[in-house]
Amino acid sequence: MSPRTSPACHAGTQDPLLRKAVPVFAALGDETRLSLVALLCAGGALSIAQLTAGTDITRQAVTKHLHVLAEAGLVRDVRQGRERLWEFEPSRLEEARRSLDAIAQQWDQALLRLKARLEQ
Amino acid sequence: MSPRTSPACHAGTQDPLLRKAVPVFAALGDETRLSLVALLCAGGALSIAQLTAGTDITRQAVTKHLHVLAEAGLVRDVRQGRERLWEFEPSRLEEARRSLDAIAQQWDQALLRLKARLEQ
DNA sequence: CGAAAATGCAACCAAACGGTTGCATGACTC
DNA sequence: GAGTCATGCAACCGTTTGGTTGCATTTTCG
Repeated sequence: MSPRTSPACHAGTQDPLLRKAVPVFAALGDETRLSLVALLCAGGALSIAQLTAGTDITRQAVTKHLHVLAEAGLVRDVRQGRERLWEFEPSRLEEARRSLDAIAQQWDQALLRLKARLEQ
Repeated sequence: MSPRTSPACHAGTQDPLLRKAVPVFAALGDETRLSLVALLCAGGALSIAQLTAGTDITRQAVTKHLHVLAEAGLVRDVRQGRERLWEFEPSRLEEARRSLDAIAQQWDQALLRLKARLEQ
């Protein structure tokens, strides 16, 4: 190891709120899926056929992406006749947003502590 | 297609700010990497050996994750003697945070429009 | 100098991912 | 009832990903 202060453990010992955000970030970490989320977020509920139009990929590919988003809790489907409409589900994204806020805040506090130590 | 209003195009025509956030989300979409970010964010700069200790994966695996994070601009390395210290780089994460804010805001506005239409 | 510590580099591997094609099914519409 | 529109399901495929092992390189320290 190193002569400097021990960093201690961190393995799976992380914040459960943060761990919960992992699949959400993973779902958003794809350009197609992120644009699907943005689309559903702006408009209302759209069908698979509607979401596929304007894309250069197959309907089945879009379906797969929607399932990934649904698994992450970012999107919800509503059966309506022969169509299946998909709509945005804001709660998980809100949680992810708070996770980023928490990390940023942690960073700010670290900077403050550093500054205080320097001025001391 | 569908008898309802056309959803128009959206293919690669999305917000460049949003598109820029994709690799950041992809980098955060892994439990190991997210905890690395959280660690570096809380403390200062840490070496690979320090970051590996407390993890159940290999040093080389950690190195790869650090490279992914660096590629996404979330982390920066500083050579120091025989060590290589890694530190958090807040700007990209800040941008990603604003992207989520933008999406959430878009959703809120859509809800407001819907409400206004109902009350009209 | 020589050993040990911290890292770099490259090959390799299984599993997951993003995407496709082909075909079956369910639900309107005439 | 027949056709068609919107989906579902499953197999398949190339590439990326997350991880490993083995060995070379650089730097510190006695």
